Amino acid sequence: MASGPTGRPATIYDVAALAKLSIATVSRVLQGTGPVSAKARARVDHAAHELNYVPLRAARSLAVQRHEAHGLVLPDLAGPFYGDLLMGYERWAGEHGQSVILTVTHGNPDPARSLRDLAGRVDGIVVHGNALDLPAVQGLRRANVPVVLVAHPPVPGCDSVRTESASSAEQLTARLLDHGRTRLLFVGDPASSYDVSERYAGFSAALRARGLDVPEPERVPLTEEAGAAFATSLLAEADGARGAVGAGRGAAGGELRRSAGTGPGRERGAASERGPAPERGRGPGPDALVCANDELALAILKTLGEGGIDVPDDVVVTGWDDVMAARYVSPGLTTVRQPMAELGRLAAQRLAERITGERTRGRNDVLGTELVLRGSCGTAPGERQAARSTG
Amino acid sequence: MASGPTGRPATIYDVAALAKLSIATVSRVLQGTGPVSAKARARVDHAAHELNYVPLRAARSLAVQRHEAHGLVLPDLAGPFYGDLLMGYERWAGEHGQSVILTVTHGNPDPARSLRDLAGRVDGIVVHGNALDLPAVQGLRRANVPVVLVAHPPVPGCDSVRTESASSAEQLTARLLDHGRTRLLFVGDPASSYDVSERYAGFSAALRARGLDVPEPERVPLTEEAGAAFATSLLAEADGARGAVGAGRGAAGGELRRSAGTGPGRERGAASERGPAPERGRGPGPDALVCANDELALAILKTLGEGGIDVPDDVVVTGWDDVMAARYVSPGLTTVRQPMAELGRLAAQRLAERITGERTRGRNDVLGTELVLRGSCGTAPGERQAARSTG
DNA sequence: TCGAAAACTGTAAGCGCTTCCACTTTGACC
DNA sequence: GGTCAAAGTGGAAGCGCTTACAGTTTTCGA
Repeated sequence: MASGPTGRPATIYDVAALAKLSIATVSRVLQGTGPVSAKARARVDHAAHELNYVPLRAARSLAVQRHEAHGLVLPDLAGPFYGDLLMGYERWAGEHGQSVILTVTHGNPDPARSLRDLAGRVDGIVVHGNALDLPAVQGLRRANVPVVLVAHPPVPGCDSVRTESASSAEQLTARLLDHGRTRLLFVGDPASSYDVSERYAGFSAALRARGLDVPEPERVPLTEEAGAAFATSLLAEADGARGAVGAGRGAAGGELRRSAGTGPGRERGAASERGPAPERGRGPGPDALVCANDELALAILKTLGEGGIDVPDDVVVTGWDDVMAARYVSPGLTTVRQPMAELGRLAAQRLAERITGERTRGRNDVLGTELVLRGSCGTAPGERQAARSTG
Repeated sequence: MASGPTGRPATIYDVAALAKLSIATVSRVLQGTGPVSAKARARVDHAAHELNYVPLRAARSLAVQRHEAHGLVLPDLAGPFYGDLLMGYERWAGEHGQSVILTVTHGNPDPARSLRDLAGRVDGIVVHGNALDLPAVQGLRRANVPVVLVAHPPVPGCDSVRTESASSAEQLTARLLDHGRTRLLFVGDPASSYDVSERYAGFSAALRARGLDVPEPERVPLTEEAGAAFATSLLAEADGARGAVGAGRGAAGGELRRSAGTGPGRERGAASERGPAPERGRGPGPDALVCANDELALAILKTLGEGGIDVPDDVVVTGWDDVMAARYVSPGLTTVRQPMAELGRLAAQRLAERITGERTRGRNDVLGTELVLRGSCGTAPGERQAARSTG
């Protein structure tokens, strides 16, 4: 209500009129620019307060040719990572007087339109690698919009920030090998994101370093459902193999070893009704599952446990992300923690540098991750080890 | 690079010049307003594409006196709820051509400044109850900014949306009483948010309905650390009481009953070194802990388990929110699920209604929650029950 | 007390877009 | 072929703010 004289929001003219000063002086007071007398300042402050004056940012943006806002394009907001990323980003932005305009692409009816709209509102855009395809990013660059990529391989003309994946995955895998595991499987589709492909690359590298064959990844989505389904198929194969050895299903990865008398292991009749198992080579079943994320790993952990498979005795399982549940399940889930808030913070900073032009050379930062060892990988829980890498 | 002639981004004038048309026509083509010949349309589209033209939203906002953007003020982004809320919000906004500008207050160096800045960029603001105090909200209203409150008691002049809490908490509590629990405790500080105070109110109502005394809530923060500390203090009291009955500490809530031989229960010497236990009345320890959120409940569940207390046999524990970990711990955590995405969606919709003026009467919506029964409360897991309530 | 410099204030010209209004062209119909 | 309405187009006036520039006042040293 009590805003401008007409009921419409107060403008700088209203404030100037009430303060009996020019709009130039009002602007100077409000922005703290230029010399103003104490008296003028007081009158303006009073008038502005009286009128509940809120400066219209659009007018300022137009005049100063700057938005003082960053765009952030994320694929999604599920899981804790994006929230943490956003949090780190927002914090930095808030401290530096930048607004954050968020766009989520997954499920967006018209991402191109949203992106164009966003580009018209901000000084630069941070794009998560899973959110947009390369042409869209290049379109932004063509329109001269500063772009910082997150979790995306470097692209000329854009800065990028990401977390180290390959070498942590290699370390993790090496550790499993050290502890005597021989039949490792990578669970999760490397095509689903750059990060995952890096994790698979690290997994592969560790195996190759010992002259071992690198199995094809289990190309399943990175969801709990997919994890449960996959684990169920493993159980089914184990049962199938036990019931009728060499039953002739090409899908057989061989039976899981199941330690006698461990776990419930009853009422598993339903298992064989599940969908077909993924194609795998013959031979004994896996004794280690390196999962692309924690959702997958947790679902597998749980499903195997319910099926009477002991983790870590029969099979070890590892995840990625260190979600909260990872430390509450038992055995605790061995996983890799990524500094998501720091990643967000850094992305914001890099974008700001580009916007102000204080840096013109491209930068591609890589943040280190932390291996979090818990019971699910069979090594001493509580142990923890930093897997640093620099950018 | 290839934008406007000068290297600066292309404007509508550049497009008009290239298309050999007036800016009025360009605008009409781009906005799809007014009659335009097919030929003109084609020329404009071509020119705009050629120049990588991105309309400057600030200019449009200034001209049309509308931002087509919503502000969203959240306290934080920790935990899954805010992410889900934001997701529901963003989805709705994306579908309706509204941008979302996010502001996080917790840790913000100057919330008032951020809020004012936000108000100047958007057509209306959604505020989470934990993010801002009432005066700040009223300040927005005075400046004529449409406001929708989330998880906040109704305020005149604002719409509000929230989830039902009191009656679900009452149902949950009643269920524990039905199953023979007699020494219930509410864990979590009702002062920390409106929602929590409602949960305590429901808890109290259930007890009063049976003529039972209502214990003071355990006023601890809603964090894992606080949960662990609280559980540790319970364990310490149990040990203290067993070691030296009536040791004279006013803090004693009485010992927990500990079922013989259950769980590890060794190496608990450290427990007595922890901080002082909260003040509680004498008598036997609690046999049911109704926690204000899942973080608290999970930490308690785990700490008690490590201390040799059996959940649910010795003590039942319930949470609130149904975070992912709740379904992976064992026993599974009984909790209450809130439709966060739906809440976000509804908030966005209510705000839009206010902005367009299609509704002028205030609305205060309450969304129903769902009681999720799992092992930690001692009743049959897998059971689930809707606790609906209407707004 | 005077003059120059510093401090302060106001005028006015944009920033890039939308949209009212007036004008020109086109096309349908008699 | 002429008339009139509809379709298409352009000119120009803002939207609310910042900021160069110019004008006015104050300050301060001589």
